[in-house]
Amino acid sequence: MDTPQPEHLKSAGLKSTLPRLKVLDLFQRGQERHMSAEDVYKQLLADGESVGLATVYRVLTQFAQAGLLVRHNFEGGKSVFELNEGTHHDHIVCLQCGHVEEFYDSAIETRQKKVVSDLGFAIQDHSLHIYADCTKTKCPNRR
Amino acid sequence: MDTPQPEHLKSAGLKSTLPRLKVLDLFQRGQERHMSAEDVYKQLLADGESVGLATVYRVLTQFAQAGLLVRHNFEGGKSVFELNEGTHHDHIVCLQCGHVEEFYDSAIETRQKKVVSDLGFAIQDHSLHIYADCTKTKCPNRR
DNA sequence: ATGCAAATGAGAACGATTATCATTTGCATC
DNA sequence: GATGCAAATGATAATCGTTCTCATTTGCAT
Ligand SMILES: [Mn+2]
Ligand SMILES: [Mn+2]
Ligand SMILES: [Zn+2]
Ligand SMILES: [Zn+2]
Repeated sequence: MDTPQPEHLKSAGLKSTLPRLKVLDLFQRGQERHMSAEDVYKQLLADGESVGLATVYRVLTQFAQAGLLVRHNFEGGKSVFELNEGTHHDHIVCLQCGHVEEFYDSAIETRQKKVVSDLGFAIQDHSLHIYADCTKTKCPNRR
Repeated sequence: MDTPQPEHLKSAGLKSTLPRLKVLDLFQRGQERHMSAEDVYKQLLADGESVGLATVYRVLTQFAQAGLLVRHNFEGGKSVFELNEGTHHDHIVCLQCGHVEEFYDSAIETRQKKVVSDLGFAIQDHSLHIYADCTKTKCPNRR
């Protein structure tokens, strides 16, 4: 573990425990940006930093509630988490390789608010997931 | 059951069986537009048209693959299906009452394509789910 | 160092969905 | 209309992601 930052936990009203520090550190190291509970569990194991799976689930949920992480539900039935850096963005998921690309487009965001308020709703949240095939070299499975 | 239409099944390469006709008819009657497997199962039971739950799951998946239905994964962990009427639309889900409202906005659609192709992806599909609170009278739980 | 509420971890339980497999059905052929 | 057979069904078991339970451990204030 590199640089544990208990301040983040304390300020979120969560007491600074070893499992929480390990999970937070894993996201802060940033090797993988979007991770499922299983991803986190296995990565910690691989790093020799074992934490119970139930605890991983609990901690991820707490972190999401505390605003340290953001939870996403892509296709595939498992929740995926990422560090919350304060700025909203949406996601493109490559159907070939699973790679996740982030983007933000203010025209889309603005338009969403308008459309929804015109329909008489007060928007709380939204998820925009685009499923696509990479055409750039970044995709290992590209044609 | 009102007016079974085996043609739809045949043209989809699915043979016309009683359970399939019952499920298709339920969607075509249109009482509820967006239904989960459990919704379908229970509604058929209530109509005195019992079909095994496993069959409901199988048939819904087959219909979605055949393009008769569209599958959505809203928050809540269960798949929801609706009749495929050929025209794409997105969804607003009321956080208070669960009511689902549909909308289509060509500005959003166009912008999505542009953003994604600029990033070097070939867009295949997308899901835009907006979570909101009703402010109109249509919401039974409204403030 | 002590005490204790809060957190952890192993495993059971759960809800949604899929797989298994013996029985039934649609439907083509006679 | 009867026959045959591959395909479909339905009861149930199994699977998967996630949450719950509860005995044990830990952070931290005293
Ligand atoms: Mn992201
Ligand atoms: Mn719809
Ligand atoms: Zn790719
Ligand atoms: Zn509502």
